[in-house]
Amino acid sequence: MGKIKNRIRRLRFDNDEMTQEELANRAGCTRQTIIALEQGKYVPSIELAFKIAKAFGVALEEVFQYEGE
Amino acid sequence: MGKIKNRIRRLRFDNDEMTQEELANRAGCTRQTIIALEQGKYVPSIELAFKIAKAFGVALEEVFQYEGE
DNA sequence: ACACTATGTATAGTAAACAATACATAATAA
DNA sequence: TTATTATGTATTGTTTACTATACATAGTGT
Repeated sequence: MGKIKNRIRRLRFDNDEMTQEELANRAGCTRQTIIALEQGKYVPSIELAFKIAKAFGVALEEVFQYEGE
Repeated sequence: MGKIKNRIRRLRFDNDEMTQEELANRAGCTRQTIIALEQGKYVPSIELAFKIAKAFGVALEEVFQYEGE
């Protein structure tokens, strides 16, 4: 099965070391969700994925990549 | 709140009138899921979204669009 | 020593994606 | 008529994304 990778942690630090809480606020989710996503504990809904990309001002595929089988 | 729109129905017909079942097979989901997505009954996981885009040979954002608030 | 900030852990509950199955129906074809 | 194909509906059950809350801890500054 394919996997979903994300570059959230990297993008946070590239964006002036944005904190998890700040990102959560911008994306409209909780800090716990950001933590879990960075740790690969689960994969976001497509809606949250779009919001996170928007929070960084980049396209969804610059944050999330699909590794096909 | 934002909404997620999809162009699955359009893309199916643009792709030689690909059937819902054929798309489901290519995307690795059930026909019911495709039906529900086309009817806007729910929004796909990001993983399924990537698979559907791949089934059409296009980028995720050509199938799914986020309408921010 | 005390406060504050950023990150992490643990747990319980809710909502929704998705599968699986069965059945209905209109269109087309033999 | 009978069979097949494509779409749709209805229902049940499982998994998991996500929230909410509380607590732990290392770092930094006063």
